[in-house]
Amino acid sequence: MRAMEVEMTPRAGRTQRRTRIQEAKEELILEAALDVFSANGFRGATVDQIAEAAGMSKPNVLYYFRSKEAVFAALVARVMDIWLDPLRVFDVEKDPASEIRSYIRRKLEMARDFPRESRLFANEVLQGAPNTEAFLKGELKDLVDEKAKVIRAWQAAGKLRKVDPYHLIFSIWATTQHYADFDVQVRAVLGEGLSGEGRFEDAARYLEALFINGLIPGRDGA
Amino acid sequence: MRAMEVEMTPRAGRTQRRTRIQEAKEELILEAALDVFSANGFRGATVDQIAEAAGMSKPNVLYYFRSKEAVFAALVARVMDIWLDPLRVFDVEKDPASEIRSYIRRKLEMARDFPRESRLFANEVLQGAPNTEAFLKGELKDLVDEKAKVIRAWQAAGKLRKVDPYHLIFSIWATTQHYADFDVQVRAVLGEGLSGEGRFEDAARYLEALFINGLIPGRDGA
DNA sequence: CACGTTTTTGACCGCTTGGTAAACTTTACA
DNA sequence: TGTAAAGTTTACCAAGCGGTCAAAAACGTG
Repeated sequence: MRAMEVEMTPRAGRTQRRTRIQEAKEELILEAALDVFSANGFRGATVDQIAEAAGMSKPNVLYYFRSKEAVFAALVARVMDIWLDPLRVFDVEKDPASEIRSYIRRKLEMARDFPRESRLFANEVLQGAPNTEAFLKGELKDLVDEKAKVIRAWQAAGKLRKVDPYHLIFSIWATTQHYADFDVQVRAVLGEGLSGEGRFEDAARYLEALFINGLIPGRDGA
Repeated sequence: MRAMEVEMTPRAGRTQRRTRIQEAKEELILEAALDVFSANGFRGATVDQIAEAAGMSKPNVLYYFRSKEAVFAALVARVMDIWLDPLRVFDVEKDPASEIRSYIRRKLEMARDFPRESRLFANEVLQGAPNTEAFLKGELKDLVDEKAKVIRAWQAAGKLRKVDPYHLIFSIWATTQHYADFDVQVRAVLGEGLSGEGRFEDAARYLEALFINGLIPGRDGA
């Protein structure tokens, strides 16, 4: 039997740590891949496009990642993390009105500042989440279940209207991510008259009004 | 100069009307294409897949449509029409609460009954709306502008909170279409415990509560 | 500067894809 | 029933694709 020459490939699963250069190059590739995948979807993106966007040749990309799928998987894994982050802060002890308000703000900021990440995720889910099912049913579901309890506690304390907590969360996701995922449509309908910053502030003001009035019991009760 | 044999191809732009058979076959192809495109996106779909789903050979599909793009364009054009429909009914004379309520219902029903159409549209917009820009900036924008006036009239009459009409419409689109476009995610988070019908009713109840409480001034005023 | 290792690339392979050519089959109708 | 048009298919092509290979370039270290 031969000795295994497989280990020649650096990315084939070394125990040894990655060097600075490797980490930098992988970062470069993932950044380029985010551009290409979010703009064209998985099937629409080509390794050549990623390579060109990263300023290197195609085989060089495949030197750091075993396949196109591996690039995508690595990218999705990284994006999922940022994606979950804002939801984690939801805190029972605090005031639901301000918590919801700042959650909307945060998500809206992310739609503005990281539209490619949002679109990548949208694309993935739209195609049936072939790379993400485990994440959705695991980490994501667990976190949402936990936050649903927080919402129910607020409701039990009379601080929040008694609506379904899950659909509440869905509606915040939907409305905020809409501005990243459907950006072209939003621009087309609003016209080019308003700057990005103006659109952002209008959206924030509207969504806060909708959710606060919609969810927080007023003097007239639920 | 030769006479033009181009006209041999039936779909090349006859003045004469399409026959029953042609219409039926085109319908068959578009139905199959809706399946394939909505599940895989434009680049992810192949003419062969469409042909197989339509029960015919690839060249036969290309006999009725000049190219893959032509199939897609025809499909998008048709879907746009259904898509716009629910918004048209918005009526100044009627009560905003019931109008908004029934608009949400209608859009939610469409997300449930025509998820493929919704996903096709989402896919298209997500990719930058290469086939749809004219529609978005034309027909769609015009209709939304018109309905924004209706909303402003309601607001002037004190029947509706004074929020941005455009973002109001966006938020209804976003929340309702979310259930078609992000179906996998919704299912993953909610778990398989609930039937489709149950999910639908929960979503409808929640969204009505959110939008009615959020938009209609209560006894405590705006 | 010599030499083993890591990184990079041009050339290439096999497969899939959108689309075409041409022949065969069915249909419409005189 | 004969025949021209419409409809359908098999075979095929050229281009684009993901991925491999082997050799060259760059790098680190004695």
